[in-house]
Amino acid sequence: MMGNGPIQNRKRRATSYDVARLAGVSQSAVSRSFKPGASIAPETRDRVMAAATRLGYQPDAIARGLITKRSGIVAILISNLTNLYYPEVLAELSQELSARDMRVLLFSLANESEVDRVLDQIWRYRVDGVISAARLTDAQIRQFGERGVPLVLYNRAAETVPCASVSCDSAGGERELVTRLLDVGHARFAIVAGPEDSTVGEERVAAARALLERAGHPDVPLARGRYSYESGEACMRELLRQGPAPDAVICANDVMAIGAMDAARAHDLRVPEQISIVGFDGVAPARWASYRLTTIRQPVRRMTRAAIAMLAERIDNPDLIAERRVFSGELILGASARIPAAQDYR
Amino acid sequence: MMGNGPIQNRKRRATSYDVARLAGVSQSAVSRSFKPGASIAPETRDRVMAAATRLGYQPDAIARGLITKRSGIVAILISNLTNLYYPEVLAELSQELSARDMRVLLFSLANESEVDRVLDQIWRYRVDGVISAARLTDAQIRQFGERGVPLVLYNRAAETVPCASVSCDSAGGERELVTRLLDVGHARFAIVAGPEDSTVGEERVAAARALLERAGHPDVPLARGRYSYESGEACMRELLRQGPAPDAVICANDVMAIGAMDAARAHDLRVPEQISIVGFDGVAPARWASYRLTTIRQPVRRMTRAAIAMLAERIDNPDLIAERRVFSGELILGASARIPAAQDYR
DNA sequence: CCGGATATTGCATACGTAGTCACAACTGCT
DNA sequence: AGCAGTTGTGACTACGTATGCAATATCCGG
Repeated sequence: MMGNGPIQNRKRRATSYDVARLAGVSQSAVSRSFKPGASIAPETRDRVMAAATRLGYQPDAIARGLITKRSGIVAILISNLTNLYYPEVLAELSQELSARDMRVLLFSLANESEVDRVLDQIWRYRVDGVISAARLTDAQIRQFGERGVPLVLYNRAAETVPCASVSCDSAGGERELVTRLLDVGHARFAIVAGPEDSTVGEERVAAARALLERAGHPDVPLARGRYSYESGEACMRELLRQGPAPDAVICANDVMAIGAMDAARAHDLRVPEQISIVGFDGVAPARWASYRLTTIRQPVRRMTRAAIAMLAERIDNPDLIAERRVFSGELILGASARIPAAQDYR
Repeated sequence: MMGNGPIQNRKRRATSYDVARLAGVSQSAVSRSFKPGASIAPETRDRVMAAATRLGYQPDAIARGLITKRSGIVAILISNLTNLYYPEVLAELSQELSARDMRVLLFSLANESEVDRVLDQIWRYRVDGVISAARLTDAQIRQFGERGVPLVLYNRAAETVPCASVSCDSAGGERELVTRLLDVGHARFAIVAGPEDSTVGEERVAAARALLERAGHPDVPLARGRYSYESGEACMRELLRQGPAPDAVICANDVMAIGAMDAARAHDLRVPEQISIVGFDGVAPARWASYRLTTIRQPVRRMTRAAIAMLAERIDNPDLIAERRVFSGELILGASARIPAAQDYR
């Protein structure tokens, strides 16, 4: 017996013609065999599939994309992957896209200036759609419209251009945190902000400031970090150096809050007895026993699913109107702030 | 004046023919204008480029790939992105590939059974090469050889099939840690291992055990985690429940070590005075002030660069012989173990 | 047994680019 | 002026698939 296991030529990959020849049908029949709803006799399909398996044939996605105008690829733009929040988002996006039979072309930006270079690549690869967790200018966003490439913004919204987006309600979450901090009588607030060009960061800070001002705390000291642990530490040290120790520190993200906690403890401040520290995001390390950070958790799973659902809709129907979906964050009562647990706010 | 800014048809994207017509040249000339070393007159190229800019034309990578047999895409396989170590690796790989003008097609696996599905996608997309930080069977690795797709394994090596790989010397690093722990007189060891199917994890554990055995510690208690913080905590609790508290715990990765530290502290054990805890990897949180983990840092940057260099070589020359590059880890003296700082080992 | 409806099939072509080849236009030289 | 060599150009085709269209095979009721 000669056996009929897989045969494949090491040099050239099998094409639909090779399969057609082996199965004794036309190339069209092979193509149709691989297309779900196509008009093909069951036994023909079986013969084709057997031949295909034998040759290790898979339809070439590149060639297919050329004719169908669909690459099956979604580009994901992420500013800096070391942010600790993004890997989680990326993992979810990747899972969900994979489940929908789409591939992920990943672009991680070291800095903003790379965006245009990356966009060029995106046009070249004819991606079916883009999810961007990186900052885009309005002009850049407009290009997507002009080129007919569906775009969904993740955790940022376009300012003047209408564009689909999902985000977490920064202002609402921040207000919830600050309200509670105020209610328990915190008096000396301080803020650890993100970089000025971070949309969500500024939203969070603005919301906190507005509420504090209304409550009689006009000039809250503020230090700016770059979302990293080290910068959180540095900000806290700076705040401690500049004046009397605050008794409540509002940080623009969890990782900086963690850095701030460590810095506060290094200054022999007990958290939360002497100083309350709150963050934003709800990343995994915030739950670690050494921190147990009080924070707002972004509903990452729901947000990523929403983003992909919106993108898929727009791939099927490119002229769909822009829509913004904003999810509420969930207050996580950790042990890093003196916030009473069970109480009724509305 | 009508202006000569970008003109683009919202419906159809411009092709090289459109550009050719506008520039008054042939399609070939357009193609050559975009190919670096091609034979084209400078002024022709300028005319073409002007027309291209005007139409917003970019060569279509899909169509180009069909003819050149190069997609410019490298697939990256990663088992679980939530591992905290991988995002760093991914970020580095992504940066470096982008610098070499290659795109990243990301596949993140929720579980091993997905590998075959993912490989199918890889064949379909004609990726130029693959870097895998996920576990592959020998049969799967062999397929790469048969199909002529260059493959570089990251932090794992094939068992019976020759295959290019880069990794960090697990055994060597682990031996360095254990040697030092022994030298200072630690006596009651325990191990927090990774899952049994983790190659590097088992290497680390085996190396530690072998050395301990030779030093007169034959049956070191062992608990198995899944590389997560929670599992590290759970393992430590289990070890503490099972017998007398160990005075040195060797963990298969940093995140579990961190969990173990928190669990030990929850049991009122002082780290490192009463119990030394060491990890492996050198992830960012290991450096946080609450942990300051003593660990072996993997030279991620050098490893990723090496992986990409090896891959690039093999894309240019597919018949290149297999090679394994093993990098030594660097001992990071944190504050989680009673290990003397300056001392001469060889 | 016939007409028409339906299910399959193959042929031919399009997708957008790169590259081969032949040829035209120059160049520098004798 | 004539010739070999160089440079630039356009016509044409291949890449591997999907699909419209026409042709064929099959089926059904009358």
